Amino acid sequence: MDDRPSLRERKKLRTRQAIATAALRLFAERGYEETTIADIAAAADVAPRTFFSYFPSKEDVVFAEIDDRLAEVAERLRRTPGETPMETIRRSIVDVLNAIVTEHADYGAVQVALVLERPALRARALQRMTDAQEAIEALLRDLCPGISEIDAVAASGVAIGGMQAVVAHCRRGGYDPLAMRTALDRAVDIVEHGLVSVEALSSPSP
Amino acid sequence: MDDRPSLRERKKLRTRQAIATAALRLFAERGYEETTIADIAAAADVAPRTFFSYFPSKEDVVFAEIDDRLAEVAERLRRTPGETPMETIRRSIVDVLNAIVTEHADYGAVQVALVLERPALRARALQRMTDAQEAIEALLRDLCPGISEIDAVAASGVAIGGMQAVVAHCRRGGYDPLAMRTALDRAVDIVEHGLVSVEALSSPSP
DNA sequence: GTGCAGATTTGCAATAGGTGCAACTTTGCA
DNA sequence: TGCAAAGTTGCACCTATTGCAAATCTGCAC
Repeated sequence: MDDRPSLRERKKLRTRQAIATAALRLFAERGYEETTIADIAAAADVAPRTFFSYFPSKEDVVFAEIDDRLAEVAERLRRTPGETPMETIRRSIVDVLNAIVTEHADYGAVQVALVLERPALRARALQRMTDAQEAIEALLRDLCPGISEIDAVAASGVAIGGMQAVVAHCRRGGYDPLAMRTALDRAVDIVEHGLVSVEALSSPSP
Repeated sequence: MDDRPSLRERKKLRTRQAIATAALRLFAERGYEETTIADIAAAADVAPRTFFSYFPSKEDVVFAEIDDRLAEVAERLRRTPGETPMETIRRSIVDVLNAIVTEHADYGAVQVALVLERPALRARALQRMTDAQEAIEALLRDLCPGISEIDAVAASGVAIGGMQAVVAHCRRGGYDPLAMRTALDRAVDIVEHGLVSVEALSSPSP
């Protein structure tokens, strides 16, 4: 008796969806700063004031979809089989990146990509990333009760850093599936075995 | 004949300093969002409009000092002796963190620390961090002409991730010099040798 | 020194994000 | 059906940020 949202809930969800969809569409059509809250509200057929009872700020609406998907990933991670923490981390990285890829497939790379160019949104995206980092750290502490704080924090930091790198790389490369896969594998490798595994870093020096 | 700023330059610098100092002081006294541009301008004895000809936004003024110091670090890094890229990376991490520590010593941990709690500022700080990441990546490509894009991007990502982790850790721990040093060493180690060097991650699994 | 050209500062008006509040409407439930 | 809780809306306001043009100041030449 938990899986049947009341009329109220459903309606609320629908409104939220309407706002998010309208916003994303307008952002894609005219651009982020060129779209006002008033525009979004009008397109979603609600009062401008109502926008703020669904999203705390204009920026947040952009991440509505992604957040939903990340929540799923987190859920999946919570139910860890009998794997080692290292495997869990690796899986989480792959999962998150797949979530991002799926996101792109759904909404079209253009929208999200363009949006990520806006400084304000970029900043927000990064904010989300540290939030994710803290989540990973918590997960880690949970999986390895004896781990030291610095180890937990550094491990999650390195993992997130690697992920971010892959995303950045893919953004530049146009999200080619094969290239993304390759980049992902390589990055996970570096995260696992450290910079020493990058030969280029140890030999030449102009 | 490059080290003698004209009257104009000096005055400009003084005004910039006045604005920055006034802003930081007010932020520390009443808090970030409790301080308006008008307040800052009044305290620095300039017109509100003038604020924006020195800093593009309210957020930027917070990072004025830190940016100056990071610029110094970058300058130092450019003149690389005959070390391997790996050593350069390690050195850059240590340098940047030392810059942050110095910053704290100068302006008082309270100000910067409190300021970093504000979501808007946190986001901006992260933005700076990716900017730094791109700088590191460029440096890397410069030092290792043959390095693949993904390697360069992943290596810089991992390095920045580690740094961020240390900063986060120190923030929580109150910036104890000894603890910071320990954390730093450990983090650099993880960055260099990867997560596999964290034993806790490979053994137990609840 | 005097004066001009270019750089700075400033006031004014306007746009837009975001918040508090109180009135109005809809929904859940007895 | 009828009330209380939840959701929606209009309104007034605060503040950041920007464009514009007038008012000042500084560097440099004569």
